[in-house]
Amino acid sequence: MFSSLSNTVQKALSAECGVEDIVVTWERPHDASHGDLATPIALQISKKVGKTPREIAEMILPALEGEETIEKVEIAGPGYVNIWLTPTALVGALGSVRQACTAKVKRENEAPVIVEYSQPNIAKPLGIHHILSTVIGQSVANLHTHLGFNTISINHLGDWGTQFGKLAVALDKWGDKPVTECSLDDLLALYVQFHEQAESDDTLEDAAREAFRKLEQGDEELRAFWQSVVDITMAEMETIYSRLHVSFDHTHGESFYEDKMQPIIDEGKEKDVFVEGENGALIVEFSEESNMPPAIVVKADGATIYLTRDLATTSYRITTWNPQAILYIVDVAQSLYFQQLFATVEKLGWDLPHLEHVVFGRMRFADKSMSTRKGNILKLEEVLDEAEKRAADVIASHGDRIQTQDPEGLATMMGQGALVYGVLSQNRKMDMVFDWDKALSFDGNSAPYLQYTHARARSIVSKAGDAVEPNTIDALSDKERSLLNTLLGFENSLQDAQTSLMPHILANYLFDLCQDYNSFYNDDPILKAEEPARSFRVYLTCLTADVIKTGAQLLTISVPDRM
RNA sequence: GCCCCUGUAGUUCAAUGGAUAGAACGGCCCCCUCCUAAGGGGCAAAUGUAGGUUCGAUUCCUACCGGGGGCACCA
Repeated sequence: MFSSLSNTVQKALSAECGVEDIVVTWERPHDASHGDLATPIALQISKKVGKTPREIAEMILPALEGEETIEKVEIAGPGYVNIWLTPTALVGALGSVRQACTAKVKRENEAPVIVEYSQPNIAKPLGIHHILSTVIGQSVANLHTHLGFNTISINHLGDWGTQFGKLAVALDKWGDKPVTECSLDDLLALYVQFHEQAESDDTLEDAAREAFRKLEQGDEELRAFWQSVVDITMAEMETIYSRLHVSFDHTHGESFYEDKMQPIIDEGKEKDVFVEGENGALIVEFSEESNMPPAIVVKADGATIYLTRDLATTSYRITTWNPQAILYIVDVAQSLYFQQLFATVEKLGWDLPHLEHVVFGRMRFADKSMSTRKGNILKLEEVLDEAEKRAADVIASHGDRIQTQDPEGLATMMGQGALVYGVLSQNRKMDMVFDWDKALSFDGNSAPYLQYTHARARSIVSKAGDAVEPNTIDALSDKERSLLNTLLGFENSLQDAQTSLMPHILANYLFDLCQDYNSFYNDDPILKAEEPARSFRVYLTCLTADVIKTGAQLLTISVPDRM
């Protein structure tokens, strides 16, 4: 539809003004008084052509009026060309909305897109802040998959380092049961105890380093201990991931890359990318213009560091999957680090895919006391539990009015949805303020609003029986037209969210759609309408429900049929 | 000190350089003999400051002021 109208405008401009190669952009005006489509083209080329915007608009008006899909054209404001399409044209375009609800077939022959997210540390429970990378990453991956990309999702675990030495020492000294019987909380308690004791006992840190060194050298007992800790942590994390509708194609810890770093260190030295720094460490230096300080690749004592592991990781991914892109979903505090990482692989001269640090802001706490309660992190699991509990309370408070047969299932959906939606409805680049009442909001712009709207729409559809796609519609009510235009924007919002890696674009779209639907629902009778309006309205209702369901799922949120 | 991000209603957030800057929460007022009131409608309320770029700036540029983050052996 756009391209045909663009052609018409281009031809008119070429004939009347002699300008070629003009890109005509279309907008869907938010205000219904501006029509279904609008273009600011006359404003944009006014100077180039040497005519006023209104004069230019006048020239393209006749050509547009000749289009059979167009009902009315108007010049408005400073020179906008506003178009009202015929109901037939609008309704005809709805087929594409239905298609957008189905995932595109995976383009197997296309190089994959790798999305790395979540990145928890082993032996520590997931904190509330982990929700950010985890659900932003999952929704970015979901969007890619839905749009036909060959997507590979990876969880990059922090499963290596001196913390295992500390834990081994702590268990040995104070543990009251074998590691295999420990819970994650037990491990955390041991870890905390270690740090408390280490303040007054210097030998502990040394013992921990020694234990980790032995682990690195392959000590069998410590290796088994390490494996148990990994297993215990992963089992608990899997439960939470499952509750969040998060899953990964691959889970590779840093330990996985232990034997893959030396070749890269050698390569870097050979290419003179890695040079010796002041205190004997191996470093990478960057150009003056880049304004970046040097980065350490190997510590002065010969130990590797996160950069070493990330180089190995990047190398492994490139050789294993030959991806078109690698997206690292990591918070903004590591911006400089990622610039250094990317600059380093550039210097190494590797054949690189598109590498992108997909940044998100940091989580702050509205309640100041939470951030100062050191060592006492707010666990993601606790927040999820609280969210479900609050949802259950809300459901209970509705008494007889609830229609669901499964209040527990609904509470689960609403709790998870509310929490996740709070994260995904916001521009990821902004810092996020965690506040219980906001994070677990069930009113207004929230997951339960989407869920309620969906349930409402499904309820209508189930009462209506089969809804057939209408052939001809003579006229549209204001609300029908508005809803229809919003529905037509679905595919665009998916594209925008995927290309910009911004899930909030989709979240905001879904909220808009629900507002339009509820407004329509309030003003226009559906089941009680006369035919053919009844069928058409049921059709719009069904399509709305499909779009909400599809979009919400991409954001990892489930929607109920009844609530 | 240097570098990056960021300042929008009372609060939390939107707005490919476009029309009268949108929502939500909170406040005030309406709407269930009507398809789910977990809803809808209305009112009050905002672009940190000063310049610049242009037909047009919340958006781009400069300075200043405020907030966050980073700056070599933690990840």
